Amino acid sequence: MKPTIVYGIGVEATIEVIGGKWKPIILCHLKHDTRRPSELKRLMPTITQKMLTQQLRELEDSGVIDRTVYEQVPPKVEYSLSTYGRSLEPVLELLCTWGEEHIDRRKTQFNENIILEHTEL
Amino acid sequence: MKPTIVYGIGVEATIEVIGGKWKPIILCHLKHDTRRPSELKRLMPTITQKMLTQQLRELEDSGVIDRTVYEQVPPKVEYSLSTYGRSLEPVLELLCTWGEEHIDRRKTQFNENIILEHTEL
DNA sequence: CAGTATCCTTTAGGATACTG
DNA sequence: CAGTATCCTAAAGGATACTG
Repeated sequence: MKPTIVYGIGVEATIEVIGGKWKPIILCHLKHDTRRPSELKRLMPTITQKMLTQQLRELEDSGVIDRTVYEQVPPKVEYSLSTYGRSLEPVLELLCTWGEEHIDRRKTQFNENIILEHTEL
Repeated sequence: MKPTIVYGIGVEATIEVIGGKWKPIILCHLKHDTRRPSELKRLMPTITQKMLTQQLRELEDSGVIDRTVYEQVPPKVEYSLSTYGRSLEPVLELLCTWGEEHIDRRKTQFNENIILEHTEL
C-alpha cells in the first residue's frame, strides 16, 4: 500500500514540480524551443553545471521534460517539454509576462536600473 | 546612481516576488479572501509562526499584499492582496488549477493516494 | 559536449521561548 | 492574537576537478 499524501491546496503540488530557483527559468527557456545543455548554460550564465544537470534530471523524473540523446561524437543531447509538460505552457507564459510587467513597473514607478536581456541564440 | 540589475528572462523577476516554499501558498489563500494570521496558520498547519510572519513581511515589502491593523485588544490583523497584487490573480489561479490536475493525473495514472483538502474556514 | 563526483558554503527553514 | 528573538538543522546551491 502506497503512503497517503495530503495537500492543503493545489498549488502545493505545482511547487513540488516547478518550484525552486532554477526550474521555472529552465522551463521557460524550453517553452518554445528544444534546447541543448550548452544553450541552456549560455542562457543562464550563473547556473553551475551541477545544478543544470540536477534540475534537468528532476524535471525529467517529474515527467515534464524529455531528454533526447543522439548517439554521436561529440555527444549531443536535447531537452524539450514533454507532451505532459506542455500543459505547463500557459503557466510558464504567465510567469514570464508577469515578471516583464513587474520589471516595467519597477523601472517607471521606482526608477530602478533593470536590463532584461531577451536573448535569442 | 542605483545599481543595474540584469535579468535573462522575465520569470526571474517573478520568482523573486513569489518564489519559495510558502509564498505561492500564502498568496493562493489570499487570492479570494482577506485572511487573519491565525486563519492562515490553520490553513497551513505545517508552517511555523516565524516563517509565516517572515514571508508575509516580504510579500508586503514587495507590494503585493496589504496589512491592515485594527487597534483593539486582543489585536486583530488582516492580510489581503494589494491592488498591485491582484495582478497576480491569473498566475495564482493557474498555479492552483495545474496542481489540482497534476494530482488527478497522479491518482489515475500512477495510483497514488493523495488527498486534497479544499479547506473552507 | 554532456555529465559525475567530491567537498564546501550559504541560506532557507524550524524549534522554542517570550512579549505587548 | 500577533509578533520577536535566539539558536539550531537541513537543504539548496556552488567550486573544482575529472571522465567517456
